[in-house]
Amino acid sequence: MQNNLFIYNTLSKKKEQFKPLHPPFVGIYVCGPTVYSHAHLGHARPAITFDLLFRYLTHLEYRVRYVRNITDVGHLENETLGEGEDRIEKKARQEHLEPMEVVQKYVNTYHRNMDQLNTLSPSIEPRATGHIIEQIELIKILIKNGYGYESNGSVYFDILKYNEKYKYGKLSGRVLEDLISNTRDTEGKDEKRNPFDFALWKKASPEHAMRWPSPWSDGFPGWHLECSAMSIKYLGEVFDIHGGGMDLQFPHHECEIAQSTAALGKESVRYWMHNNMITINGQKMARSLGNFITLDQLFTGNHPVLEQAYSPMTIRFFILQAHYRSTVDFSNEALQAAEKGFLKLMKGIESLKKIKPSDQSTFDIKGFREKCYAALDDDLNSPVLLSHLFDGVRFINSVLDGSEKIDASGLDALKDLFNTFVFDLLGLKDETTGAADDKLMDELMKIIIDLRQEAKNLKQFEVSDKIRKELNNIGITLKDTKDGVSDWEKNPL
RNA sequence: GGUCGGUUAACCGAGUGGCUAGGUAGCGGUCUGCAAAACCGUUUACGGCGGUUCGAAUCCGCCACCGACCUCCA
Repeated sequence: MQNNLFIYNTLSKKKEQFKPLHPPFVGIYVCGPTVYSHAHLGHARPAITFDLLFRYLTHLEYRVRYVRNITDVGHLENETLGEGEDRIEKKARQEHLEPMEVVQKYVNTYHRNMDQLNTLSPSIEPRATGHIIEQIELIKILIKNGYGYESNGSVYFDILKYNEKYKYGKLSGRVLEDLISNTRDTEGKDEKRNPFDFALWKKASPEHAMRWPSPWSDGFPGWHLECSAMSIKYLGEVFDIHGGGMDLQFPHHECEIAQSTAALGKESVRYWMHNNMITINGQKMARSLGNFITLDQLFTGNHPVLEQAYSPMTIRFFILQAHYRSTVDFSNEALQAAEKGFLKLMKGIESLKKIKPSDQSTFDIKGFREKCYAALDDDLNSPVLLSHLFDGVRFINSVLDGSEKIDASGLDALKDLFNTFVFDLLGLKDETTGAADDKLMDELMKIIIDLRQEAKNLKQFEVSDKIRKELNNIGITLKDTKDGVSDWEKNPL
């Protein structure tokens, strides 16, 4: 169980070699969605980033437990101020649904979209509402340790107390004194001792539907608490990797660190990984800017900023073509380029089947393998991996052109490498409908191609060109080859 | 205002102190009856100004701009 994987740890701001705490086991916790509306483009990024990590660690023969939560309670509209309505409760009220109906509806679409993007299911997908007891127990510990205090039926985390012994803000580079001095309104307008204290438990107002009994009040848990409680439950007090979007660094992950550290007396997470954000035409994606795109809209093209539909694999390829710690900008131009590049990659792999091995090889298969692994080992550098794979595609095409050669064992190895890296690790898949598997279609095309060949032999090019043009109109491309035998393929949608 | 990250050729997007990233688009060529595909070649790349260095797009400083989160204001 050896690895050469380096990952960028947000905590140290450096690439560090990944050494699991208890090999061969690896524990990963990733912040999942709050299920109060459709999954959007922003959800695709962490899902694909950590899917790649999950696939790679599994490929390295680790036994990976990948936990990704579903937030179905406690995420308020204005989390920092601890004000505003619970997002799910609000949606339920607007749509006249039970909160759990809202949750079910959007969990379902989230799962469907994640399947479309070909992300593997996490090992465990725990929900906050399923772990109320664990959260209450964690609050009790925090109160006992002196870091939680009750106020009018709610319980808050005492940031100042925590900061005396530990350092609040180390993940996001914030200094508590600065945060406080930047806040002018510290008057006792609410139940907190300090405006940066965050809720562990909120007392529910009489009309609030989502409520559970607790020693302090009928209420509901604070947003940050679920991740601490569930990661401890399923991955242990100390675990390997915690992932999520960069936007969650502050305050969410900072609060998680504070809770877990205060409860356990030690650091819980060894490697923090954060994926960067997505922009659309250079702007951040926001409902107010009118460029908020759900995954369903993207896959159907049903949105004003979209010139066409983009397939799930086009999106996956596009996201993988950028490094996960860079922002990635969505535009029609960029997506169309990605679509073509992705098809080129798929066609190249398909072409592998046509290669006839020679008795010699002009390809350095060992060097190729090493470069591919080195790319992933370098903080999951998928764009560099893809650039190597495209070099491989050019080689494949050159073999078919006769300018390069590969022997039988090299060919097997090359096929194996493409399978491993493209399908198993990058998680891409061929989306073209299986034209070659359709017997009847094959027979029909053979007849048409034969007839066209006869026309060509008689130099009746108007006829042969017409056949080719008409076929192209219904989505079939004919390709004439040197030896006179025409090939055909279905056009991608 | 605070913290962090970024500014690379037509577009997207990697990267290293000196060696062609890659994809898409354009241009020229090979092949072809013509196409398509493929292959080969190609287009003022590294925000600005200083500094370190034999040598910097890559390190340091300053400036400009962009983004994220937070704050403020609405």
